[in-house]
Amino acid sequence: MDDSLFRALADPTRRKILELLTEKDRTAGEIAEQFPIAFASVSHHLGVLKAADLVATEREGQFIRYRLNTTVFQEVVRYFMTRFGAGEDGGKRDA
Amino acid sequence: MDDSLFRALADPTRRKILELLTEKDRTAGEIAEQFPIAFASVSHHLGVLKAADLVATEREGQFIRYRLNTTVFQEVVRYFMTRFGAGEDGGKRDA
DNA sequence: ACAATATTTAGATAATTGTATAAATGTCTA
DNA sequence: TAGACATTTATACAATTATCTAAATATTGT
Repeated sequence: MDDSLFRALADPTRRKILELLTEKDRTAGEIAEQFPIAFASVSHHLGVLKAADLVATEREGQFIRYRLNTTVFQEVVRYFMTRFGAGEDGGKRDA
Repeated sequence: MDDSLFRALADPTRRKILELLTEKDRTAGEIAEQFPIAFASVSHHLGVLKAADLVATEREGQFIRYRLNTTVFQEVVRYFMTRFGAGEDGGKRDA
């Protein structure tokens, strides 16, 4: 489990970005306009998320589209379940 | 999902502490001697973990015994599963 | 009450990180 | 090729954090 992954998740802006991307893929600009900070700052956060492999990018003309890399989230869940036994038994499904 | 939780998990020393505590409950001193840093520094990390409610403590005479708060790990797993759909379907059980 | 042990808290410092502005890069269209 | 737009990179700075040493607090046994 890479250190960069947890560091990436430690910032609330970055977690918010990830949540935005669960709704749909978005360009860097679409993401940036959701936050009160400078575009360059959001770009920096996107770089951190990408370095942690939490998101992937694809260029679309002038735009760069970001999407979640769901595989890594599965690894995070597995990390907690295997290391800490925190899973299905404990995590109630419908509560 | 509390911010302090993710910040607490972001440090590798703290994650190592948590993993030590999965084996068995340990006193602050037993934990501290596993690391090459000063006892006071480990104590600081323990404070961060406790503030995030990832561990709980109980005094035993001169000692203070730390144990995992497994409930919170279940919440972390649930966070990822609900927010990011990263769970059972994707996380292979036997691979 | 005192000394010894276990742990935390206080205060200082160095490293890391989030944010800003300005410059650079990449793409499109005229 | 020039100009406009989208995004990133460079650089600087302020805030946060990890670590240290020293002092403080808590408990036990003499």
